[in-house]
Amino acid sequence: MRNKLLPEKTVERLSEYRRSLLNCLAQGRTHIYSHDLAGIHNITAVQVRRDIMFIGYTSSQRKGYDVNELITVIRSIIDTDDGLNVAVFGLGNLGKAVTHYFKGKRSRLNIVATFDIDESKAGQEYEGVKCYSMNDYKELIKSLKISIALLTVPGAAAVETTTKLIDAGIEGILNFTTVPLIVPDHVFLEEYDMITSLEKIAYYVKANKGLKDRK
Amino acid sequence: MRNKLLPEKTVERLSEYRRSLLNCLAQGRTHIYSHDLAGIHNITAVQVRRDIMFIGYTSSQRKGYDVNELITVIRSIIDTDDGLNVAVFGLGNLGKAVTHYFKGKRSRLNIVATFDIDESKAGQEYEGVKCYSMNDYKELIKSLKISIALLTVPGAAAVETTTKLIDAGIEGILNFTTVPLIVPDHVFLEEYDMITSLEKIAYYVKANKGLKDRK
DNA sequence: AATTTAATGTTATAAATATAACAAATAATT
DNA sequence: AATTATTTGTTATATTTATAACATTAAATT
Repeated sequence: MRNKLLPEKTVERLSEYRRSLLNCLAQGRTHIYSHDLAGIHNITAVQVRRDIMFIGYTSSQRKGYDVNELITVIRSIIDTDDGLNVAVFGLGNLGKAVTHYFKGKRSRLNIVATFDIDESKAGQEYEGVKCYSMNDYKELIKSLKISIALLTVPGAAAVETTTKLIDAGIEGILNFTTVPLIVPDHVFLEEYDMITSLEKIAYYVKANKGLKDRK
Repeated sequence: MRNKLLPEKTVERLSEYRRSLLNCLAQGRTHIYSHDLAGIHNITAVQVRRDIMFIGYTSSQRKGYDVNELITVIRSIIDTDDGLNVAVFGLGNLGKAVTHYFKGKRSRLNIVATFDIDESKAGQEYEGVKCYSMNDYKELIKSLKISIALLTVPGAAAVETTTKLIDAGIEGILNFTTVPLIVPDHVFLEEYDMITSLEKIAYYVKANKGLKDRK
């Protein structure tokens, strides 16, 4: 088949569009213009149209996009038929927040387990998700078909945990730790680094303070 | 003065480099090569050198970069002399996790307050940071000189809260909600969207499953 | 039915970012 | 001291991403 991959930024925006579209749907809206979608996301209408061009969807021109149809197309791009299974590694403060956060959202991404080295947490449930001992990671990743890991362990454990996960066949990692990770090519790694995000804001806020210029 | 702003991606990496450099320092390392730093961050040595070129630092060539000096230069770029004050808006699960997370790190970014609409939380402390009623946001943002907001309120309150914050003079917002925000030009907004990050991973994991290609 | 209008779809261009190529510099070696 | 090896600093090129320009389409209007 050799489907050409979409640009990374387009994939990100599609995920964002879908959420807005679901909102529109909930409000009973059946059609939406590119400039409306653009307004919601603070980008240009051209950007929206270009993204939608990439996924090959065409509207019944002039009435805007059919909300329902567009959602369906985006779903076919991002989601798998049976969903992907996700697990949280490290059920500390952050791990709990992340678990809580996800349980609230409807999504094709199912949190099926949490893991912690603290044996006393094993067997307990949090937000309706069972917590397992980190010792059993290997069998459970296989048997529960976990393909994506949310890494919320303490920084000191990040590298070691990652090695284990990759060894067990994990295919994607969302790294919440501030430790830079090295992963093989077939594993998709996404950094989710609060400190960097904040320091970036700090840089531009500082710049703004100094010279009263625009970003 | 009209200092040219650095590329956004460079600012991000500088923040990351600094953390690695602080680690090196802690290990007693005095110099580091571009390719070492690159290895740690899984990027190319050229990228590192180019970033460092942007900030105008030059090493005593051939010995690599002086760790201490480089840290100092990065600090002068990102940090302000007296630091920037940060506050968490919405002390729910996520707000607590974020607060906890930051208190652990040494940084020029000081969490000086948390806010919540729940009056019963007001007056309490969490992680040594005082929680205030959201009613008092206006005076406190001024008196505590809060310039950056970490937005961890529920999605439904995101837009309204943002309006208030901007009105009160906030200069930077790190948006943890999944609600897209519109802010004026002089406010620096950074999206921190877990759902999008995860769905992006899902897309590439799915693509990898289908055709056994490389990303 | 012809015209106007306001939207999309697409090709062309610009800007931002990353990579490559290579000269300059300096420590180590002969 | 000359040579070699290795690393930086910088200019040139490629890739990715965003924007602009404009032809095309279909609803609305005359």
